[in-house]
Amino acid sequence: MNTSQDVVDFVRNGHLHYLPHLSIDCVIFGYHANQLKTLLLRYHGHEQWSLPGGFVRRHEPLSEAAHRILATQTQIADLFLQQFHTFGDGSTRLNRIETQQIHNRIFAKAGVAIAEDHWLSERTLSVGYYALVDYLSVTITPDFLVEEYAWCDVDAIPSLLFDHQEIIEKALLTLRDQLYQQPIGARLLPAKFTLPEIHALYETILGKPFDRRNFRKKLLALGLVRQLPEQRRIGAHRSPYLYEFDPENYHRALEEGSVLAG
Amino acid sequence: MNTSQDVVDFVRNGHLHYLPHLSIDCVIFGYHANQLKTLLLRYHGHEQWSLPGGFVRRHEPLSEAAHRILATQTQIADLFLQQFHTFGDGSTRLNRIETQQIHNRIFAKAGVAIAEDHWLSERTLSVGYYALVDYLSVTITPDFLVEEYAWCDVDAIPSLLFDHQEIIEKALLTLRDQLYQQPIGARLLPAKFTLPEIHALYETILGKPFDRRNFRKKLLALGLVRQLPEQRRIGAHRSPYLYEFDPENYHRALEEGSVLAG
DNA sequence: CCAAAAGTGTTCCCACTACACCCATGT
DNA sequence: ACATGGGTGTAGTGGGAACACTTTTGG
Repeated sequence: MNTSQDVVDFVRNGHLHYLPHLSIDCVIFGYHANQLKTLLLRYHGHEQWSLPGGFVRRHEPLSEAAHRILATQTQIADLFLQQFHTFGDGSTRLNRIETQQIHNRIFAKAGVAIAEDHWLSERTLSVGYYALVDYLSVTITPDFLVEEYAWCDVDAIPSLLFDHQEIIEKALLTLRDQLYQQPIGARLLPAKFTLPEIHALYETILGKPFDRRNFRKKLLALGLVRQLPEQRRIGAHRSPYLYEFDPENYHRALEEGSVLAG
Repeated sequence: MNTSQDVVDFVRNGHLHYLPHLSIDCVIFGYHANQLKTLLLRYHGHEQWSLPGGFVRRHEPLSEAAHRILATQTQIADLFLQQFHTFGDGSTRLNRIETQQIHNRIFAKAGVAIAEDHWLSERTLSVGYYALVDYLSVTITPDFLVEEYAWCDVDAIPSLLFDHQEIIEKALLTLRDQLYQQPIGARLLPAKFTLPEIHALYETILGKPFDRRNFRKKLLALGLVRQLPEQRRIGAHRSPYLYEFDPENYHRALEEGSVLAG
C-alpha cells in the first residue's frame, strides 16, 4: 500500500475483497557475508519488528497470494517460494483487544481507526511461506505503513510482533530439513560463488562443521558444481576460485536426496 | 454429528461458532495385511468418497481442532497427528453453485437446505493433517451424515469429492519424506510386529525393494528393534519372530535421520 | 616478512551391497 | 510330500572420515 488513501480503502472495504481470519507471512531468506539473514520490517508506531505479510483475496489461489504479497513489498528477480506450515495454535495468544491495539498503532499513520469488531481485530491464522532470494538482487518497494526494513542475521532476531518469532524458527527448521531436497543452495547463492561461501552456507544452515576437503570432493564427485577458471579478489588473502552449479546434476541430486559429506 | 437436530443446528448457527473459509481434512493411515490404507467415508447422497474432516471453532487452536475432528469420528487410542500442507490453490476449482450443490446433497439427510449465500457455499481452504493409527485398534463412531466408512488401499483410491485426491497424494509424499524423521513405523505397526511386516511397510511407503537380510541387519545394528522370544502363527508357514521397537534408540535415530539400508 | 584465508591428496576402515540355502508349518 | 514363506551369514568394495602443509595476497 503506497498512499494513505490505499490504506483507508483497505480498512474500510477490505472485508469485501479478502478472506478474514487468514493471513500469509513470508520469511525471506538471503545470504551475505557468510551470514544467513531474513528480511524484517517495522511498522510505524511499533518498536517490535514483523515479517512481511498480507491477506488472501477471496478468489485468489493461495500460492498466488503469497507471490503477490512478496512482489508488492520487494522487487525480486528470481524467486523461490515454498509453503511450510500453517500457524493456528497461537503460542502467542492475543485477545481481540490486544489485536485491535496493535492494528490501531499500525494504521494510525493513515489516520484511520480499527474498531473492536473490525475483521482485523478477529482471530487470524497464518500460512507461513519461506522465500529464497539472492541477497544482492533484492530491492525494496517501501510500503506506506512501514517505517523501516532491515536484513537481520537469523541468529540475532529482535523481538517480533504476533507469533512471528515462532514462524521464523519453524522456517529455519524447514530449511534444514529440506536442504537436500530443495534447491536451497542455488537459490541463496549468486550464480557464481566461491567454495568457502557454499561451505559456510551449509555449515550455517545445518549448524555443524564440514571438513573443507571432503566437502569439495563430494560436491565435485556428485557433479553438483563446476569450477570456473575465474577467481574472486577478496583483499589481503589468496583468491578463491569461482564455481557454478551444474543444473542437471544438481536437480537430479535433489530428487535423490543425496547427502553431502559431514 | 449424531442426530438430525445436531446437523440442523450446525447449518443454522455454525457461522457463529466456526471459522468460515477454512476446513481441516484428515488422511488417516493404517497398515494391515501388508497394505497401507486410508480411512474414507461416503456421505449420504454421494457416490464419491471423502476424507474425514471438519471446521475450526472460532477460538480453538488449530491442532486441537484436528484432534477433536478425529476424535468425534473415530475412537483411536494412540494417535499421531501431523499437519502437512494447506490447500488453497484449488486444482479442483469449484464455484459457489457447485459447492452449494455438494453440500445440499450431504445435508439433505437432515432435511435442511444450504443457500447459495450460506457460508458453506463459499470458497474454502483446507488444512491437511495426516494421522497414523494402529489399524486394529480403531473403532468408528458413525456420523449421522455418513452412509459408510471404508479402509482403502492407498494404491486403489476411488474417485473423491473436492480436492481430496490431491490431499491424499500430498500426504503420501509427506509420509515418504518423513519416514526417517517421524515415528511412522512405530505408529502404523502394533506394539509387537514381525520382520516381514515392517519390511513390507518400508517397501510400500518408499516404493522400492529392500534386501531382507540387510534390512534386518541395519535395524538391529541401529538398535531400533528388539527381537522377542515369541513367535506368531501365520498358518501354513514357518512362524516369524515378533519384534518391538526400542523407544530410546528409535527416537534418537529419528532425530539424526538415520537411513535404513536400500 | 607476516597474517589470514584458500588450495589440495592419501590412508583407513566401516558400512553397504550382493547373494542362496535351509527350516518351519499346514494341508 | 510339497508349497509357501521365514530365517540366517559372509565376502568384497566403495565411499566417508580423519588429517596438515603449502600457496596466495595485501599490508
